[in-house]
Amino acid sequence: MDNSLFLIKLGENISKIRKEKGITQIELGHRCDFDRSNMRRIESGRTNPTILTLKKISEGLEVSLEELIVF
Amino acid sequence: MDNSLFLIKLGENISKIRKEKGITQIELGHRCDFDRSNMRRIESGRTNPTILTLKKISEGLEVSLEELIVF
DNA sequence: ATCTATTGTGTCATAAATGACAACAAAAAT
DNA sequence: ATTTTTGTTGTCATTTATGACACAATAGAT
Repeated sequence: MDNSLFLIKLGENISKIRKEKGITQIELGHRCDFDRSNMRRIESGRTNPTILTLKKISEGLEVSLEELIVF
Repeated sequence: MDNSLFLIKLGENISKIRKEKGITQIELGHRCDFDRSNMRRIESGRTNPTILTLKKISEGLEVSLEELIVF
């Protein structure tokens, strides 16, 4: 898969899981202890997050890291 | 799991898979199209790689992304 | 329509990942 | 022992992720 497409799919997946859990971007940002703008960049696929950032998000969403990146 | 421990485990896992496949750091660096020094930093857990970097490594090692990060 | 919460977009500064390269150590081959 | 390959460590420049903001657009509630 193309890299930029991958990042977009990743963001969509995070957004999808977040909505399923009924959490706002703001709330998730708080849980992950980082800025909402960063949350936005990731969900829109405009950034290439580090593995620790994704780990934080998986913890904030209470899902496994695999679930976040396998789609 | 603690973050720095996570990065160390991740690096160890990459190193382990690489050796199982009989590939050198140099060869893997070539396959992933990035510098050997970066390969080293990742395998020794001294850096927090981006998801695209890990994706490249998984492709270079011919394993899934999950296999790389689940340990 | 108004108000409020949430999302979307952009900018700037800072921290950190990566690229590129050099030098040395360790190990393996001969 | 010598040569060659691989691993290890470090430095510097560049690119990029992230933090910290501000403000507009949208959606939902009332």
